[in-house]
Amino acid sequence: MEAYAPDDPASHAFGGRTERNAVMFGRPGHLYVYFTYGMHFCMNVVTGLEGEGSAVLLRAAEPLEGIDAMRLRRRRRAVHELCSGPARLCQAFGVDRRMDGIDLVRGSEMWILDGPPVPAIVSGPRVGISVGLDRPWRYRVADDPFVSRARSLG
DNA sequence: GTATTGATCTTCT
DNA sequence: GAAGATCAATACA
Repeated sequence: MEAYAPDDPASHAFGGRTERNAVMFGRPGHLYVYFTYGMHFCMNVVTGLEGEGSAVLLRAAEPLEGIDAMRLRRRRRAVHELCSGPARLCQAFGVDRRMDGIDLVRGSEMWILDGPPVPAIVSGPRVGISVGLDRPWRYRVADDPFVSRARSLG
């Protein structure tokens, strides 16, 4: 996952509220889905208070259930290729713009559950952006095979 | 094995 | 009109 703050030039919330990122300025615990590169969806969880504009980008996950369904949607067999990327994650979960702005706390289509604590977290530079590179706000589980690897660095 | 580029559309300037 | 929080296939060594 990666963190994005309102004063972060790489954030969609940077530069003010727009129709697209309105969800980021809404209440926390909601899902912000956006479409990019003409073919990919990415999903964020709003973390900031109402009007703040903070969110975290979900880049990867470890599939625990519904793996067969994910395989059908993704047309990939390897489990670690189902959710190891922001757009892959959305594809595997079947997330698209219909899910934009849903409530992840009380939602019916998708929601967040408590999970076991992860053993270790490492941070590093974020991926796929050209500004705000000085903020190492990419966090991931150490040595986790379910995260996407950057092209040149891990 | 790594490096490069094509695909494809929404949003903001 | 241009750029983008990307992925996967191709090209080359």
